[in-house]
Amino acid sequence: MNAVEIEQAITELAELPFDVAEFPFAFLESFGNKATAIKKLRSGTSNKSDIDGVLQANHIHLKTCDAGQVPQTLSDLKGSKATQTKRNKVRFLLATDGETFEAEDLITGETVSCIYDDFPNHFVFFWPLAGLSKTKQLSESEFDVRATLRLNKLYTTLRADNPDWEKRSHDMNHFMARLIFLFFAEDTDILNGEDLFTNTIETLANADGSNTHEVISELFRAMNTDYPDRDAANLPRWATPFPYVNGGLFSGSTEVPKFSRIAQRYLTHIGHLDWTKINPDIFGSMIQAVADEEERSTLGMHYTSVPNILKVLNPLFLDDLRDHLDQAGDNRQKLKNLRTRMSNIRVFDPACGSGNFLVIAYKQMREVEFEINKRRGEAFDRSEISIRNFRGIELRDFSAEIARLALIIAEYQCDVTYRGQKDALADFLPLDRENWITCGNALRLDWLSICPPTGAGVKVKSDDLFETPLDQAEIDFENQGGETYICGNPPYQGSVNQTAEQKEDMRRIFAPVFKRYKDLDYVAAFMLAAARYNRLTGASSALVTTNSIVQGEQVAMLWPLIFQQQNKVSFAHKSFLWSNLASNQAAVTCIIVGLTISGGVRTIFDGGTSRSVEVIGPYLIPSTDQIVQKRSNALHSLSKMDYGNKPTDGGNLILSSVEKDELLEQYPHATDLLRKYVGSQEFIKGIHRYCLWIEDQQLTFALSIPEIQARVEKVKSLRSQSRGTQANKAAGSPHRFVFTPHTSETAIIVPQHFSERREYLTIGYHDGSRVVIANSASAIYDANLVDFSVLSSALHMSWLSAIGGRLKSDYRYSNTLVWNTFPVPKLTEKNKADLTRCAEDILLAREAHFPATIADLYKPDAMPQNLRDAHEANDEVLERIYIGRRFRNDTERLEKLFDMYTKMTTQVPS
DNA sequence: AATCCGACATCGA
DNA sequence: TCGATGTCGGATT
Repeated sequence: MNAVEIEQAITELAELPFDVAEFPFAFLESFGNKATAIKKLRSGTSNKSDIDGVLQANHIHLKTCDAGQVPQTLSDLKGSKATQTKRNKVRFLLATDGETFEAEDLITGETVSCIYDDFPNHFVFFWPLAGLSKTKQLSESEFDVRATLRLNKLYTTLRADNPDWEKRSHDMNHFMARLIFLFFAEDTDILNGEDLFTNTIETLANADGSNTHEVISELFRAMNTDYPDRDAANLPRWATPFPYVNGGLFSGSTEVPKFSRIAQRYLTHIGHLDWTKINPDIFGSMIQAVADEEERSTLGMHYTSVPNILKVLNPLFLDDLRDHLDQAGDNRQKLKNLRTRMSNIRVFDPACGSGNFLVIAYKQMREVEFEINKRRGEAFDRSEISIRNFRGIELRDFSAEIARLALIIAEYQCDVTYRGQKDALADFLPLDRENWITCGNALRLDWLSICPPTGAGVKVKSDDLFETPLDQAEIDFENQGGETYICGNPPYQGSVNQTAEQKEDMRRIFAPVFKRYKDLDYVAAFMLAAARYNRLTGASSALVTTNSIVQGEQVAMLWPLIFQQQNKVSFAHKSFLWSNLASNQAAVTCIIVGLTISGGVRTIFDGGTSRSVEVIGPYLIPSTDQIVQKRSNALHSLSKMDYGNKPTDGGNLILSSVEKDELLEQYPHATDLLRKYVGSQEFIKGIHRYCLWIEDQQLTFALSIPEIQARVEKVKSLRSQSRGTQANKAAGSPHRFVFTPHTSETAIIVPQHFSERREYLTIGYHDGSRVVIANSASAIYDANLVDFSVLSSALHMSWLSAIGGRLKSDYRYSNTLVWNTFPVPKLTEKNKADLTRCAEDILLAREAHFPATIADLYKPDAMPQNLRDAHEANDEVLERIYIGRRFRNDTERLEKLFDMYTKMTTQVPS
């Protein structure tokens, strides 16, 4: 069962008369339990309750009771032996008498206590029963979740009932936005009379929905007719209580999709929710799920949580406003100046989605303004902060509609909170005619005309911003002297996964200024566009982006361009995990980068801490904005590191330990065709795998073994069907790895990915075993132990950590980017001998713990003392070679390494 | 010829 | 179901 179905089921359950005996089973059935599971509970075979209730292991212990016994029953449940039995894993307790309803979540400690009829309002509380995960955010937004789910039902029904609207998704979206406005308006006295809209429908529309569209259409017409024109408009009497709203929302077609009986029921069903509880920032982000097939199952997948939005907005400008508020104290003039300043601040989100950044920014500013007005004794004054200064661009039509609505609702709610409902109502209608949310592709629209620059001296030609600007609106200067702040969470997409259209967007932004842009993430285009806008207008920006634009190879592609635009990093949040409402969390690690062309203190935020620095570099480290370029030859004179062997075989050339044994049992001679195959995981976790390693002269023999022949055939067909040209070419020799086949007697294996929790690189030394190193690792063939010593050092780890790429936040090792760029001083023969001995000691220390895996040995909290000592000794020797003593910390290590890197790369060749 | 990446992918507890 | 932690092969240079 999905969330929509659960909501429906428990709503229906609550509407039925309460049945003491049946309720527990009906309740569990609503959450998706199968009939067989219910049957087993009923018969008692799976009911573990010891107090005559129902206990479903892993889930819930619930009991119905006589009137007035709920608190006692809940405490009985809590104290019962069965609840306390660990094996039963009870998460929820629930007691009800049909009057009141009480429940407790034993994991989070949350409780619910409400009248029985209201329990469906807490259905998110029980989501884990249906295998859906609930977040704190989600449980605090029950209304928004329910409203979204119900709108979803209505939307899909209307789509199904109106196939002729298939191609008119904009009209459908606009219609939904109008409905949402009406639901909100009728519950907030914006419409005169409680539930005016829903009641009108219920009174006038036929039960089968046959004329619903006509009724609604007339209402729309009323709301689009200003009072002077009303008499002429010939409105039916029942439509006249509906006020003039317009503001673009009700202008245009009044056509309404047709309603079936079911759609009609859903409509009134939604109307009966209490829409005063709507939370525009949260609702907006969830509701995209209504119109978006892909997001339907995820409910706000790309939703940015409020704390994360504040991580952007506070350092960008809100903190500064609050500082000025503090400084102003009770000085009336200063307070007024601040208010005037705020009225000229423009907030612009070029990928605004449903507008949650804009809504939060607006709400926060209203809070500051209210404090000003309170201190000036003008608490009930009309706000000087206009929602027209909150501008956005959004690609998806439905989101764009909702963004606008969300701002309108936020404005009303702030007015109610700060000025009282009477004043809020007086100023609310009609809505502003203009729409400040533009629906379109932000990378092809001219930001300068959508959010015109501010300040008297600015004269801009839009061609500077994009290669081919679209129609540029006349630039107005109404916001003269004001500030503009760009914020948002634009879409990320790695180069491999970009759509054709996204690639074209990238080309337009980057091609005019830079050739090697194709490996950049899509979000980089927004960064550059923002940087340009900042340069041209003096604005500042802060965007949430994937962390990959401040790591690895992308740094050298993007950041010179940002610097060219005279932008500097004003503040940054280091990597944090994305969190959203979906149960399958988007696997992405984010950063926030603030850009500005102005000076000032820079701040680096990391988790809960922050520090002020003078410069923030593109790797989000302080002190240096040096960029490290990847290189194909090394800066040092240690051994060469190569990429591992790439099979491109669909797994067909690879054998597990078991498969190998089976093969050899039947064909003992095949042992000549097999080698040990070691990638990152095999090495780190001590897994044994093997690969077919067939020399050309062995081919006839190899193919005589049916098992091998089948595998080789599969490789051939897979490679020829591949989209990769290299794979196609290698289809001709399917018995071989696709390229760089290489083995040697001794080799160092360097996993390309490994856990962020390691204190040292988890590398290995293979001696005399002719292993095949996979492309999940890099390799130094015919290696020596000096290489091993350097790779094992804390110094090398800090270099990797600072400039290397990452997968999530785990380390990603690259020969070109990390090994070849690593600065090493000239090593004497004695140095080499010392380092070799240190490397041997590390290997010996590991060996002492045989058969522990590398994963075991390098667990940060369980690293054996002798291994730690061996690494310490290695660091001691190596660091003395660098500066004659140990480094004090990583900051000092990086300072030295970057210093050396700069010197070694700027030497003029003679 | 050789990678560097992944609004990820895939384990096993 | 969710923490933990690194596959695999394509598009790009």
